[in-house]
Amino acid sequence: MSSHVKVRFAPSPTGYLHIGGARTALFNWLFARHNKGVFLLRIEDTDQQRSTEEATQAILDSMKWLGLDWDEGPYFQSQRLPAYKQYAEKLVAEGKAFYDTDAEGRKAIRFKMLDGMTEINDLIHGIITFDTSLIEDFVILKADGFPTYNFACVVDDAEMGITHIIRGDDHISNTPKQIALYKAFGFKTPEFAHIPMILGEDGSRLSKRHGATSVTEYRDKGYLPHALVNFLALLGWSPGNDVEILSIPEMIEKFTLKRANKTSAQFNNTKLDWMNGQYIKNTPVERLAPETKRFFEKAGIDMAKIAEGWLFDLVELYHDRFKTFQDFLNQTRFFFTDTIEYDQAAVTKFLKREGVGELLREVYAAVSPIDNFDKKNIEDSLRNLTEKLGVGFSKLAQPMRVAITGKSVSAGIFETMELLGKEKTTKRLDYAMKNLCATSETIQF
RNA sequence: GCCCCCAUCGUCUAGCGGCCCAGGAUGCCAGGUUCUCAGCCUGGAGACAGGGGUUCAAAUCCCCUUGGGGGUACCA
Repeated sequence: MSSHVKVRFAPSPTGYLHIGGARTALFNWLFARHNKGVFLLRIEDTDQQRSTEEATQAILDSMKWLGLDWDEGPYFQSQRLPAYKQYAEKLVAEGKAFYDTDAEGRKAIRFKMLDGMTEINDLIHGIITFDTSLIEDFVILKADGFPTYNFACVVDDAEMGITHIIRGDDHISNTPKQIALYKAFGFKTPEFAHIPMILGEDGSRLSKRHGATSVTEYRDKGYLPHALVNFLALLGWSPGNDVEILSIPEMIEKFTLKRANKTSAQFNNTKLDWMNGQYIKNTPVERLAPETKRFFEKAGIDMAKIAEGWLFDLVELYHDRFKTFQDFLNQTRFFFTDTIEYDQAAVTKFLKREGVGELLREVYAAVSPIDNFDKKNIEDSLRNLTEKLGVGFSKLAQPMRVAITGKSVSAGIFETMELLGKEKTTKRLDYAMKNLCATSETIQF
């Protein structure tokens, strides 16, 4: 591979950066970094109706969040109008393009498509042949003075010295038009690599109805950027061994277009969740804690009075248990509120049973005298209690869990009680035995 | 309609003529660890779309069919 590789990511700012675009950006970025080349960003805002400032900003933010830094740009096509006009008029002067007026009276410049066979040697598809007699003369400069996609793209890629065009394979059929333009200008044609598209979970084209499709949504749901990058990298590319979790430097080192495949891939949230969970497990608590704090705060939890050490313990306790920060918050919400929500099914199953009220009374009695309310002391007193009562610990655990957390599922009960603190713990036990447990009328048989 | 691309477990993939009665991951199922769940460990079910060729030999090469995707705009 030549040492002066230059690639670009050229999104149009008509919406947020979706995961298909992010994957295209990622492949370009990896290719550039692997080859010690240049990665540039170009905003293709030639559709005056649909392009927005917000979309541009969202795309830039997403790129930064993913860590896809660019070496040049962002360039904006809307700021290069004179150049396109000049190039278009040059073609007219040479007889390769012509002014054309449509039915509505709009005057545009149309490129004269020559008949013949065009071959492209795609880096991942091999040779693809087109009969250009099937392609009609197409507009290169619109009535509003803006260039069309195919035209601006060629002018820019040529002027900016792009050596490899890595883009979605939905652009394959644009390629013969672009090659015709390169030839008309006498520009050197770059290499093309058309990567497969990413489909929704049902195999159809990705759209809003597939749920989260933008990288900002994944960020907001509490995914780690590296996990998303890792997941995206493995959609259409594989390092060739059985390794699935790989660091950015490893990805850069191993990335080649030869190992990119041509089959479109369906996005799979379940696997992304697994991967994010792996990243969370592999991220030290010291790094996770600040992220947690930020995420919880954004979600409306008052973190100001939360001690740093306590937060560390919480993250530690849930380290292997949560897949995203949103998931983390859902699991731990009961720590942060005074009144908790009870899972009715759990209440019915574990609290509305004969003797449970008395059981919780015993638990309350065993636990309330503990001065140093830590895991060790709590466990000791509860183990003693089960011994005294002659029951297995599992007899106690679930009713306590429901009374304290509101749910039948949680992290270890001793650790949970310690982190929750004596006051909240005893308060909830008291509340549960008085209000939620079975009375003689509500006992289920 | 016409043109183009694609086709291995549900999903992501390894495989680039013999190493494959197809490997890994995820998900699923079962067992183990255990206060629940998650995690972790062990095991299991699960695919070369179909049909023709080529070859001593095909998941791998060729053709057809079928299926999916893309294009056919003064959208990108």
